[in-house]
Amino acid sequence: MQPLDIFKIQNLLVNAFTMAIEPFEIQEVAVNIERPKEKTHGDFSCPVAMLLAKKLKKQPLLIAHEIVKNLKLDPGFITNVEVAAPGFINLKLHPQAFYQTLQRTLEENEAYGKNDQGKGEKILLEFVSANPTGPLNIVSARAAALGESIANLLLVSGTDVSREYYVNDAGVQARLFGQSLIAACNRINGKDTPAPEGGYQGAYMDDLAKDYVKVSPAPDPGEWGMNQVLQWQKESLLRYDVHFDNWYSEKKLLHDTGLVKETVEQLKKMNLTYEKDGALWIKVSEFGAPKDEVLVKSDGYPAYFAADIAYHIQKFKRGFHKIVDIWGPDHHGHIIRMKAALQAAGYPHEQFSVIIAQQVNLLEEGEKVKMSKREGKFVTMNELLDQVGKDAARFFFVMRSANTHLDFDIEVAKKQTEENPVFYIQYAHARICSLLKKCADNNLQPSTKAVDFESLQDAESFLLLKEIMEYPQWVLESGKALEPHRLVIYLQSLAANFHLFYAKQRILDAPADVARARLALALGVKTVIRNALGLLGVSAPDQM
RNA sequence: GCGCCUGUAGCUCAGGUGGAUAGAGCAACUGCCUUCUAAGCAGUGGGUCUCCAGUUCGAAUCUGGACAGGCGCACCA
Repeated sequence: MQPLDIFKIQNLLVNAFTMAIEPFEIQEVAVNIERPKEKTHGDFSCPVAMLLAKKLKKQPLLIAHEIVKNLKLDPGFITNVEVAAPGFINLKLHPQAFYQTLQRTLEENEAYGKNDQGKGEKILLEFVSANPTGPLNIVSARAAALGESIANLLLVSGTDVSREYYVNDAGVQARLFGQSLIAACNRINGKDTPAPEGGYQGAYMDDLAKDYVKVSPAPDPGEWGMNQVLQWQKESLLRYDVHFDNWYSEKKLLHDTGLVKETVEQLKKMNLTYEKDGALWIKVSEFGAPKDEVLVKSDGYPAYFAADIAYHIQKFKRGFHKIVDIWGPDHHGHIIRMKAALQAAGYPHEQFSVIIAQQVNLLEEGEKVKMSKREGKFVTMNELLDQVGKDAARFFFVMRSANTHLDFDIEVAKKQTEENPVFYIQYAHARICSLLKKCADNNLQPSTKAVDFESLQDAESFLLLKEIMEYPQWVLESGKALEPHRLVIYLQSLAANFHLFYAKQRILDAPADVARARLALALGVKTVIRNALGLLGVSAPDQM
């Protein structure tokens, strides 16, 4: 028989409770098993009596006692069942079950934490998608960290995830970018040519110009420049350990193929458009958007929105069940329009969701750093990586929920690296590695077999056993919610409990069987930390 | 004016789709290294969960309103 894991345990409990409430003959109440906040309340808790109270019009405490009477649980599995006010039923898990989950952790190793809840589902995750008109900035860095971590969480749940970067290489800005590049070329030749109105300037444009004048024969400046910038972006992302499965060119895949025109025609046929002031409008206001939007401008060119609708329709047509986009804060007004358009065109708009990676306030010595792309004055992702490093950057961006306006104090992050929470977790990992090395020197082999887990009896060990056991559930929940920061919360707690364990329980100088058991426990913690940090794109160093 | 995000300890933020005494890090103060990494551990202080009402056994969480900060509301993308 395979050792227990958290999902099996929960299933057993849900089944037992479902059977125990059958006599009440209430159908609509679903049993759920929670983890109590307070350790003294046990390992699992079931609030179902309180849910039944409403339907039965009886006191939850009384119902809880009746449920407990009906409850059939193996004493070799659950050792203690307690009713607590106002109506919780608290359960204590048998130590053997804990030991089994640790054994499973060690056996599964790299695979520990995976689940199969996402099997059969195809999700398209689009993120970063910055215009190829300049280096990636801080908000892109946040979106990149979020996107990659979410993708990883979905991947380990068996979901078929595709990470996509939409390259905005068409339209007005492409022309503008080309003109800006020519202006920069003139500037380095000594002519005083300012960038065009609304164009791009800054040191990176001059760098680009220096390279451009060397290319012969001179290619199309807009196309060449954007391609160049895209290469920069790809390099930055690689440095950041963020990978994309697909780079989707707006120009090549939507405009050159005629898909944008086709989509517009389709919307016209569906009677979703009308002409006004020489432009073609789409009636999204009938589907919840605050106002109608221009689809084709009066100059005959399709508006950005037309391409975006075509793109999202393609996402569905390409066979994805769910579509998740991560956008910057300046695009949040766009969500309702996009949903309306998809609904209007008859696509399942409820399967389309957008995560807003909220703004990042970059602080330098407590002062807000003003960022302005137009003036070429902004801190790039590369500069951030130079200053704080990949681990800190990835961790920092992912440790807070996406929709909080994040304060990133770059001075603190680089000056006081010891205070960075990422080190606290990495340190726990390094400590364990050091232990393992020491025990190898002492001829003590960590083993997954023939370990006398029974010698783990102290409170600190059980805290760790419990947290190791719960890890797969955190992975599942973080993934389902598309919220990697939950995993960070978990990791901080796991690391804290390991440091506590380490301070209180000796390992190497304990009797051999105890030492082996504690070592196995430490190995379990190491496994989980390494796996979890991996999902977040943060390294787990062997020594620090 | 309309819409979106945010408001929890001095600071930065958690709070698992309504649950038990609201938590963590940092900062402050006090202890702990001849002992497996002190980038650590233990302890102390710190709260009207912005405010007002409502929903119910029960609200930081849901609803309505007010206030404050941020961001959107182009034939830009």
